[in-house]
Amino acid sequence: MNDVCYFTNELKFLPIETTHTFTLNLFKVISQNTSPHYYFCWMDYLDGLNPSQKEAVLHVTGPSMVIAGAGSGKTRVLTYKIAHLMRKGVDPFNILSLTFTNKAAREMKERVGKIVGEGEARNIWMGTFHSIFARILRTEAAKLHYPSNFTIYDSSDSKSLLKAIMKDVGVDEKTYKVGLVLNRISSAKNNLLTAAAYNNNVNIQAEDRQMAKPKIGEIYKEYERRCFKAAAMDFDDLLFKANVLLKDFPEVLNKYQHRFKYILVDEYQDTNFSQYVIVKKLAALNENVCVVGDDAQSIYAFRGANIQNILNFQKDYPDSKTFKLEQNYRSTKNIVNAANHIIDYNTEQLDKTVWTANEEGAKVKVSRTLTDNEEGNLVANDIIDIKHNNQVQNSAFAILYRTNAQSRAMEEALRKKDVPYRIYGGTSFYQRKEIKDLLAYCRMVINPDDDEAFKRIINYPARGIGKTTLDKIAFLSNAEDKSMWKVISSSQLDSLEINSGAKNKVRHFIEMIQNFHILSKKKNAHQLVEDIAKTSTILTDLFSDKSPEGVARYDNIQELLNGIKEFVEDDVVKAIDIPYGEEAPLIEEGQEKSLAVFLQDIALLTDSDKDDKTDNNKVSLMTIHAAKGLEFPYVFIVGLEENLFPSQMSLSSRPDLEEERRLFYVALTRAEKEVRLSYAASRYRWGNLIYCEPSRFIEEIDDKFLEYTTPQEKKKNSFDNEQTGNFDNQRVNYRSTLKKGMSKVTKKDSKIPEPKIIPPHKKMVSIDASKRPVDPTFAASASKVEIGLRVEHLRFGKGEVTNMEGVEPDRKATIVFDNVGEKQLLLKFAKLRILKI
DNA sequence: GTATTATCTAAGTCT
DNA sequence: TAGATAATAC
Repeated sequence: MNDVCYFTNELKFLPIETTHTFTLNLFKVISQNTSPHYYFCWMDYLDGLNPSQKEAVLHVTGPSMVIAGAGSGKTRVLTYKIAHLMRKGVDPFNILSLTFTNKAAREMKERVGKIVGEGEARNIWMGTFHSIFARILRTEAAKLHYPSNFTIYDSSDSKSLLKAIMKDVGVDEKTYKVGLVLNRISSAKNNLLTAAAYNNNVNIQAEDRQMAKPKIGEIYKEYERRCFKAAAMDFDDLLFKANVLLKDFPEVLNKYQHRFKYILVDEYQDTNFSQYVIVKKLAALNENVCVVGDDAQSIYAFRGANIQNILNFQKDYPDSKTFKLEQNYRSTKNIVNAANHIIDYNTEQLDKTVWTANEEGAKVKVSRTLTDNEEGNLVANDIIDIKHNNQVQNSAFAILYRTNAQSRAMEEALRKKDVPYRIYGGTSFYQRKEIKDLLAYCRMVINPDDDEAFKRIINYPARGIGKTTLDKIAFLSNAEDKSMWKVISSSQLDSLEINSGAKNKVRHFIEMIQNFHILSKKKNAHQLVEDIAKTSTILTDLFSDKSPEGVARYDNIQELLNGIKEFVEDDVVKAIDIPYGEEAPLIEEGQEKSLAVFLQDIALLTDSDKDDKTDNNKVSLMTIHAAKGLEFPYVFIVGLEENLFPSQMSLSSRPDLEEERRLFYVALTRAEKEVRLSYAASRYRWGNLIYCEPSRFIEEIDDKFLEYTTPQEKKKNSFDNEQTGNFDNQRVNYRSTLKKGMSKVTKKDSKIPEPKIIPPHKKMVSIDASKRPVDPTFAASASKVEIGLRVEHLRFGKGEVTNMEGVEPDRKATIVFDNVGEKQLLLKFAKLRILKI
């Protein structure tokens, strides 16, 4: 039995029924020669694992690390490990499992539930670092002098606050870019540096002075203060303050050390220092900690993730066991090998060999198009073709890109061809202005000290409280170190030097918010928010706007209301499903569906956490970052151009470039059956047309894994050796930090060429859009196409025009192509070249 | 104090 | 191109 049941793509099973140690499974066996057949069998729940997976699962006591190659069944190991712990008698309350998204947590909980029983699985603490520690912080808030209903500022709140501070401090917004300042503060927090520590740190101060931004420390200090007075924490605070809690309050540390006897961390390669310290502290008592990760998939260095955490792990726990999962169950041989080949260009990596027993599979197709829009058409057509030829669903496809801005061209093409799709990430629903406005009212009801929410709604919809009044309130608020709400709702309002008209308007506003607050005790979240939308006149305001944007905004508000209604009515779906009970005293009986809980849930919702319950059969569009941990039969990686992927900003340092390459590795390894790469020769960026060169990553894949579907651009020697070797002195040498038992670092093979760095003078040229050049070959004007002419189409090849119908601009040509037969093409879209007869 | 228009600048990835 | 901000008129 054991020999047969290792999982391959050909062998799928469904658990039917579970007893204490055995599971009845339904197997579907697919082989090439016979038709699929089914059989039942009882098996021990561990029989579904291969030897190395099993070894990792069976290791129960003491620290362990699992280095898991892409598609090697990492989630499976985590799931079975948790199930195994529970089978061994561990109380689910004592298990803490930290995942990368809440959705991953939910799914894993479900799977554990299938093995050990749902009721039991419910009690596991499972979620993202941010959501788990937000929950713990709410419980322990008083110790940090925060109320338990504190607000979580998202990055736009943080930026708006920083802008206000920078104005007050008197620094120029052009030199001090908000994004940069926020990044500095963020990375300080992720390295557990308070504003005071930041200002006392000689190196940091020197760095800031060198950047000609010596006042960042001062801004940080003020930012810290204003967040506190608004009873708000930003994303990084959730981890930072969790650290403060565990450091300054031994009794709290003790409590959670006893609570979390077993700790599991997924995607360990993407944890930052702050997260690393949290895990280390919590695990210090029992040392039953299991981390799972893959250094080759580390793609979050930009937000402080530190690959050193994996190495530190072995230093901290010299007795820890390391397990390696190297068999890939997801992808074809061709994909696995192509990905391995790419990642070999990186100098920084742990030694492991990912392999697969799966079939050889198709080659990776590479296509070039003239423009970004055409790239969209190409992908859309390919999807239609593959769907047709292989009888697969829309959900089998993913289009992955480096930047969110690239989604536009893809969307347009898919829409034009009626292919249903869903975009993950991007400007998410909750970031839209109208949604943020309405939610700001909600935030004020839950936490009136929330200054960012206050600023947003004090005069929206317009109620005659202008800049002058607001400035005076803000001034007093800062001078007295009180929230703006505290300033106006106290007797201090009388002493404010504003005219009586404005004062009355402010009083009216206070009354309105207070009324909402009273209502919040009586009504459920949906009724309350509906009332807020009406009373605040947001609803009528948007309704009267009949422009397409206005209508869309109104619809969005309705959608939000529907969402809240669903939240209230649905008793199953909860974004953060960790045990309530004594840990969450703020949620009183009957309050599980309150507005407060809704706000808590959405603040930390990842885009992929939101399930589209109505229709899941859609093509997925997302950034590669968002695709982490996911898999799809067919993956399109688009925009493979220098300066886009790899990103222009990564070109000046080797570690950054290597992170881009890991990102490409992640993209490739999402695919089960087929990967298609594409790049455009030109694309619009900032409203300008720019010319692009194919990404170095395409060249880095050996030709034996590739198939070019369009004529390959002639090989350029442009970025030859001139700049290679630049980074050699920056190379991070892991070997010195390695302990025995650790995997060896691959010595870079001398045969493998150095990554080629594009010289600065090869930067993209942008030209005026009005001077956009017309491609000489494929831009025949539609009017010249006539019946009887021989034409050439980029994708379909050569053919003869047999019929014309319709009037401009919807003129259609029927063309019989030599290879693909008859097609009807809209001339305004089809780029045809007329062939000389 | 508010609404409209002109000008600027930005988009790298995410909790 | 589009959203955010500054300048202008009302």
